[in-house]
Amino acid sequence: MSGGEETDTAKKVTDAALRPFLGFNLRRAWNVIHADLGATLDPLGLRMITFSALVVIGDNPGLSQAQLAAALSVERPNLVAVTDELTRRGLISRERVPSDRRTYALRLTTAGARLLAQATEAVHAHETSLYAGLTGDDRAHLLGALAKIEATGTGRS
Amino acid sequence: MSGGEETDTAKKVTDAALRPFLGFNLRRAWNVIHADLGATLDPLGLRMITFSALVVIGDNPGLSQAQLAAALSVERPNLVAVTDELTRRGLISRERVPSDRRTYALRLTTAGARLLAQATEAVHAHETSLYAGLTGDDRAHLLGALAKIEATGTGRS
DNA sequence: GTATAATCGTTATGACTTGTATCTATCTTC
DNA sequence: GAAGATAGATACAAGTCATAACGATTATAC
Repeated sequence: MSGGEETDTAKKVTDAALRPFLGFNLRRAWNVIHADLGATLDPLGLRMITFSALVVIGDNPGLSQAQLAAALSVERPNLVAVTDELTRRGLISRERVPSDRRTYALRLTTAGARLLAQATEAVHAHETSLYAGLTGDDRAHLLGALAKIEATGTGRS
Repeated sequence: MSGGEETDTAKKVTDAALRPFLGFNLRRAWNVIHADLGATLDPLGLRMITFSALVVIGDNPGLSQAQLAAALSVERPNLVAVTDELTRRGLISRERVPSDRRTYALRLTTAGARLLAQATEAVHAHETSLYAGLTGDDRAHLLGALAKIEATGTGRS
């Protein structure tokens, strides 16, 4: 039962058979980034969804929750907890719109803008270190390839 | 309420502000692939985790559940339902190992090997169509970049 | 050789994310 | 004004994933 190759344990068990699948590699890379990005945002009290929300609100002041949900590709109900949390922490303001009293106009507060700036800097620094092995061209190619895959899968040609 | 630019609705609300982040693009691409791959495997009665398990078992006949869990990067408890399901469907066999009666030796059954072949073909066909916009070089670069990111994040140099 | 520690598979459990159905209030359309 | 659509919210279900703990078995220490 030492050097036998009867069944298995001679050769190490690896995921080599899954490596040819691009989807598998994409999942693994995403897992790494997800965990790492989470660790980066955690000290700031943010999650990926709350950070993303701050970014989109900062770029589109006055937007509604439905618009935010669409931009983030999440369902409306799942955004309620996010806006609640951001409001409770004083990072965004929700003002009623006179012309349409169903909707809220979301805007960053001063504290929200400050935190967003900090978080953006932290995320950029983190991405820079995570993509240290890649050249600028590599990153550009990667972005382009990911966008093409997303576009193909989404069906928008 | 038509042409005013007081606050917002003049310019469309998009995720443009998130696009510079590679992590965001990676997540979106992964979401697309995940949904698409799920739809591809569903007719065969497989999920990504069961498909991945079949691939690794087929490549490492006789391995233990702990080895399989390590190769798939999932915790051991989460693999129990997977092996249970595959065993119940007669796709894999679990034989006790005389030299270590704690472990099971996992192997594909004939039916399992047949289904794996079908699924592999389906997944490959699907990946081919999904990556239609990419050249062979693009795919190779993408694979390399993803592997580098994973390696950097995992800490293994 | 026996006591201690470690491992395998398992069960139970909780945290987290995400989607669906439904409700009220409000706006739009006819 | 009535019917339908939309915004936000609530409740709920389903899926993923990690941790703690247990019995059975093996490895290690003394």
